[in-house]
Amino acid sequence: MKKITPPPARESSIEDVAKLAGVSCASVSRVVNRLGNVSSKMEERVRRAIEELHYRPNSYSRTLRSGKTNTVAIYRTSLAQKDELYSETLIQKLTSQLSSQNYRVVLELLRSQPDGRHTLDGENGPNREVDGICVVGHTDQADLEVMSRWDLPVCLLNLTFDHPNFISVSLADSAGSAEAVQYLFALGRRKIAFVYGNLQWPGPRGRLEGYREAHRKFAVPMQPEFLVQVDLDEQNYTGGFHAVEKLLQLPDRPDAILFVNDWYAVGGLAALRQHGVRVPEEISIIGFDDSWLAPQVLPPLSTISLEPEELCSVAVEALLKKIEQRPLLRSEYLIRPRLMVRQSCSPLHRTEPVSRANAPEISP
Amino acid sequence: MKKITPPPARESSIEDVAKLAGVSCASVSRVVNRLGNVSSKMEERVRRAIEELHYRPNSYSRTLRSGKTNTVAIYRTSLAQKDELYSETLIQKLTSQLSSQNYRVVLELLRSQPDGRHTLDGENGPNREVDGICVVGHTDQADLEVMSRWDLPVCLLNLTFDHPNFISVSLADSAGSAEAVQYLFALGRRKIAFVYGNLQWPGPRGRLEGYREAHRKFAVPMQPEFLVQVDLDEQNYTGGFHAVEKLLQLPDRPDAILFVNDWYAVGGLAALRQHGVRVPEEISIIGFDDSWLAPQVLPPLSTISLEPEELCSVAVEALLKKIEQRPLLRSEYLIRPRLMVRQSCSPLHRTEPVSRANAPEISP
DNA sequence: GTAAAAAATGTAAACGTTTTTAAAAATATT
DNA sequence: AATATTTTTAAAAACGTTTACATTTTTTAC
Repeated sequence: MKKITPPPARESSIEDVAKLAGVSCASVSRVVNRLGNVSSKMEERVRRAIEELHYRPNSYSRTLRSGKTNTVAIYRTSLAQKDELYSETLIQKLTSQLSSQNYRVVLELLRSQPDGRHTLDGENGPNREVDGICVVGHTDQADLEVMSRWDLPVCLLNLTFDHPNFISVSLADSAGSAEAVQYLFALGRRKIAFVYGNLQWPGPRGRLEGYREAHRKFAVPMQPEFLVQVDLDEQNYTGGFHAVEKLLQLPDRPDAILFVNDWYAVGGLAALRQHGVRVPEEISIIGFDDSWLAPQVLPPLSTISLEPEELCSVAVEALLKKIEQRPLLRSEYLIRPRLMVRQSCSPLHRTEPVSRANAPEISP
Repeated sequence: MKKITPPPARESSIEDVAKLAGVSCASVSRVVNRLGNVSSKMEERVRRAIEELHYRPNSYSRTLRSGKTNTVAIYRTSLAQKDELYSETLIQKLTSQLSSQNYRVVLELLRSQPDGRHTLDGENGPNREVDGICVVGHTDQADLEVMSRWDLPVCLLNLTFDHPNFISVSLADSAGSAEAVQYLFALGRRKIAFVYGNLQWPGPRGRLEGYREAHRKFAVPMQPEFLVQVDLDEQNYTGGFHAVEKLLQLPDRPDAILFVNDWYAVGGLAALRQHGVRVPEEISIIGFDDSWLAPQVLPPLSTISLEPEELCSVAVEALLKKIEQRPLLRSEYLIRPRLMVRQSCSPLHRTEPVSRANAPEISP
């Protein structure tokens, strides 16, 4: 007796569906892709067959035939401490948004060089493999130039590059610090220090600029000794710590400190407490980034959110418009950061109860 | 005069190469895929043609024909604070390893539920789209069950699931804490506390177990009051802080504390300093995770590394073996964590100079 | 009712590979 | 030198779609 081996489990194809429904492949395709010109009778039959066979179109043959990959590559630099979790958050949000729009996400790493730079090796680009690209994290201009030769829509996050294929979505850093300063002004504080580090990237430069803008706008004089740059050889935490110690040695102490990132702020907070300064009463502080650090400390740190969700949704929308050749209004978008008010700021002069039951604080 | 429009820029295909080299497509394919049985003359001509046309095979048609996608999906849960950067690091290392082995990486998110769980919606699996799957981060058993029905090789990181398609690579958490405790014993310390939080996941449970093992092995009696669970409603930092305060109230204080993660350790460190305890001299501390927090604090925190690099290289190797049906020795792998010695531990009784120039420390 | 227009459906070619099969060329065996 | 064997090459069929085109059916217009 001949042994009957079951046919190999094969995914069902459009042809199977067509046969079962008693129509042609073309019609099934029309139903699946909603191309119109289908009678309701036909549609009904096809849908039933699809249901029954659990049919799902093979994306590879689709791409092969149509040239559309429905895939976006995210190029990222390797984990760098300064970026902390921000890039990760962006990648996650981008992925989530893209997949909800039926795009696949492939992850590509930029090879990091010994000198800290990242490079793309020449022509190993994503051939015909993706419809577009997102770039997250600090990236060399040279890399962007390579990408510009790939002839693909590219969306840069917090970067700019002038090329017709490129769009960019960036955070308006200066608006963030301006808002923070204005908030401190509103609390009655006028002696506001700014602690910053590396000004190599546009982000920090913008943050410093916003600090200045707000002072000009409200005609509050700036004191040069309130601008403190941390020692770049130090770790973030320690750097913030020592920067604040410098401020505390001034004969005329500030009554608020804006930090260029949350790490510095947390380090600075430690210094304040160690020196018996009450936060937020004596000196209020504001961080930048709204990192996970911010709500962890005591008092919970008011800080400026980088609005990753909005940044990503604007980026994805713009990129997909570009990919699908739908009309696109601009090639550069700016996202306004948002001040997250927690408990590290308070009005000046209004004295508050100092003790907080069992809270880890240095008693003065 | 007729205007000649240039032909649309088309990537060169295998046929173009074949034509230019004056051979058949099949031969080109044999050269490209190193299938052997090619004369050196032919190989030479084909390679030259490939070079000249910048030919690169179209991966979509390849997949369509051969069924091999050369793609691995990484399934991850959405950013959860507890995991901190660990998952991100894993994803990055996996990506880097996979792409160096010529595999593409697509990123998939597990939809998170209001109740904190993550779920896969039924049958929306990766059809014929990938060759295998990596799963990173806490994941519901229900999700793993769904995956097990997809009939694909799956590699779990720090998770287990009993199914022939699945392999798992996990960290031997208990070995890590055992090593830490042994190290503290070697420094002459015998009164070692353990601060832990949620024991819901196997990781923390293993860490506690290792603590116990080491005590048993070296016949050092454990004091129940040295086991402190943090208040799970508190933030990590604060939780660690208060847990240590509890320890400091004991009539017989510990001389070392092992924390179940770096966050608790950093919070605990703050408590120690606030109460004037010298670290590491009076009380040495060790964290867990080797997060970016660890080297930031003062003194830099000795902690236990989760060895993400090794975990990922083992995972990728095993998964690819399974995908390519090469012989695979085991279906479960254990990675030994490694103690990162920094400066938060010291021998007992040997008094050291207390002051450290300008270091942010609370003077007793 | 018929002609024309519009809508619905079917046919078949293409997308770029890999792979099976067959044929041709090179080499080894008598 | 003829044959058997092996190696190398070519031809052509698939993989599962989309889509241009042809055909049929239905609707509309007179």
